[in-house]
Amino acid sequence: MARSPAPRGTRAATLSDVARLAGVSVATASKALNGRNHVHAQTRERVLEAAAQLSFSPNSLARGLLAGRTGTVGLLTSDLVGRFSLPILMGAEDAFGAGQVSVFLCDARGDAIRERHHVRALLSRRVDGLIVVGSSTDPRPPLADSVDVPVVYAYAPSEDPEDLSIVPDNVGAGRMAVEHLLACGRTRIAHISGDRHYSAARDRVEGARAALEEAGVPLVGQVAYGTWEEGWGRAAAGMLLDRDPDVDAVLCGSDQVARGVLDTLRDRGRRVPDDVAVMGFDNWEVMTSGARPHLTSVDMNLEDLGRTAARALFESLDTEHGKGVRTVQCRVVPRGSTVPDA
Amino acid sequence: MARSPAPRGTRAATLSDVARLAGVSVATASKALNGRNHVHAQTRERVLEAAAQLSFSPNSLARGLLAGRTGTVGLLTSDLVGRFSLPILMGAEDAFGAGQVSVFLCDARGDAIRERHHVRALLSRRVDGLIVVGSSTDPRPPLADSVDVPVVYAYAPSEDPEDLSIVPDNVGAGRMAVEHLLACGRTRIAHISGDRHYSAARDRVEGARAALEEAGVPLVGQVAYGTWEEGWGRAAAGMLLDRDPDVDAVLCGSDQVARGVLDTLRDRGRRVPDDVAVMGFDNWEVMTSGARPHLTSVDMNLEDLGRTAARALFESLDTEHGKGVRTVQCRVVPRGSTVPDA
DNA sequence: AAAGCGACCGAAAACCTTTTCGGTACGTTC
DNA sequence: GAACGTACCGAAAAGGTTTTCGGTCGCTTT
Repeated sequence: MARSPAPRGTRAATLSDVARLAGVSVATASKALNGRNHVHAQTRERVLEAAAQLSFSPNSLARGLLAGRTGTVGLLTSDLVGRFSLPILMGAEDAFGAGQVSVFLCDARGDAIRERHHVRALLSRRVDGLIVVGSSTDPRPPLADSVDVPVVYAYAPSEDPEDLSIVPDNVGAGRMAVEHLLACGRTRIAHISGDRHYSAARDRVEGARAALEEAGVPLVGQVAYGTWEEGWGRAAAGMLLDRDPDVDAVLCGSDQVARGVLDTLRDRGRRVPDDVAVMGFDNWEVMTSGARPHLTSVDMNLEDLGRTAARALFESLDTEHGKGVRTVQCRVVPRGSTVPDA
Repeated sequence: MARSPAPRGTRAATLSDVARLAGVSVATASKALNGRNHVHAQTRERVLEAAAQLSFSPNSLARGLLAGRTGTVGLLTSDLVGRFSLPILMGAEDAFGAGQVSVFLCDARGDAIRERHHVRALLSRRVDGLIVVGSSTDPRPPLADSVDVPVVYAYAPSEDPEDLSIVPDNVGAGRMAVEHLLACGRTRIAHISGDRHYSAARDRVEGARAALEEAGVPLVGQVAYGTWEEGWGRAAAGMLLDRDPDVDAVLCGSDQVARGVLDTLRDRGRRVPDDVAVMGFDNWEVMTSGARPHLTSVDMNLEDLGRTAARALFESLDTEHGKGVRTVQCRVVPRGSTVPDA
């Protein structure tokens, strides 16, 4: 616990201090510390030593002021409580982190006023770019302010097709899910979806339908839309079993819905996966691993999405800014609810 | 969609630009925009107009460089995926947000090297302070680097008693939980806790014990330690019912454990809350509202904790830095698993 | 020995804002 | 008419870093 050689209140060491201690000019000190040439090796050594002794840390503000680039980006999210922003944020931090970029986090909480306020503040801090993370995959209006730095929309695409958006491939996810169930030998597949007002729900349905059609396998019953909650899963599963007792697989709109479905199946004495296979979307660990048996799910690769967004932003700094909506692939994570021994 | 009056590549307007357009000096422009006096009302008007026309946004870097304060703080978390950092972060953002403070978010992912790296970067950016959020309530080592700005530890206290830490009152939480169960008329209370290696688990047990002793009510069986997962809850509940079939309340170490306990109770035909009351800790919405019936839980008031940490940091900027461990009160949120009609 | 060259170093400008202090102009008072 | 006060405005410095360009010194070449 080596505490404070630089006690509170002591002004942080500046480059001048280092230069003075090393007996050189600030210019030389700067060059020495930044590894530029035209500095004698021995001089460089002296400077480095002086810097270490003063625990010199260059002032990024001054540097940014001069360079016109700050090495910061703003991450504007709409709901932090939601579990989608987080992995994206992690991925973005990951992609940036290796380099010299720091992330300003702002939560607008779905409030347009607050959003503008945050955008203003971020621009005032001269961020090099912005990532806007939506709370659902439904398109959202673009930023109200005119912004002279690149912006990437993540998870929720911008309504403006001129903007660049990175979103999960929900259609592909639906398709993958059905393909997995078919690969497990299921042929009487039902789909209990989530909230029909969300494009995520509709897209997954679309993908699932397409895969079923291609395989020539009919869907059992109608797609059931409801909410994203466990209660809906329980209720919908009850109705499904009454109507189509010979169903052998249930694709669920989310892991939560799947948990509800599992509960009802258990109550009704159906064995999973022997009698009925069940799978969900989102691959939310606490849901999948708490389930009996562990729940097969489609992972949205959100960290990957975050990384992609961050990289897209980075590219926009130098080259021309891209536009349009790009999708990130999902992946099936098989567990005991579809595969007996998993 | 009023886009880009300031197209990409155009240098952002500076105060000189505004001054030139308004026909005044930069000094006057600055005073006008910052509402200082000694500026003629009419002149001020001209400046404001010019600023609006150029959509001028003052450069926080230059301002911070001069003022010695940046209006930024670093929020260093150990695991972003964990659900504890988030509400704290929200609370902190909340407390800061009203003012002029922006938050740098860094995730060290439990890696000391990465943590140092982030601390360095943050100091280089001249943050005014740091909040360090731990991933469990167990004490953590203080920051390795010597830091000349105030630091507040949140959720996980620092091992160094000279540091200032803000943590949830887990002992109080345990006490409150038992008091709630007693108030519900329960007298045969068992406690299925979580992972004994976590001080959160032990503290809650301690509080629960104290409350039971004060009421003169004995605990049914021994405190059962295990993991934080649903599976443990299911298993432990099975053993409990075999050993003490006449139990009328189960206090669980977490909401996840409680979910498992509820499952087993249901499998064994016990009605909740009629036969057995169940409650958990953390008040994790997705767990409590998905349960049958909805789960009573103790909320750790993490947003409050975050706000408190932020405020403590703010106070440290001006006045002397506090020290020691401060706790934040928890609160019971009663639902159907303990109260019949809730 | 003079000229030239390479290696290294330092002075100064630039980035943008805020604040201090000196200056101007005008109206007021004796 | 002169001295003074007030209200307003502008020049300049400060904050810390990077980069450019000019300068010095010692060594080599002819």
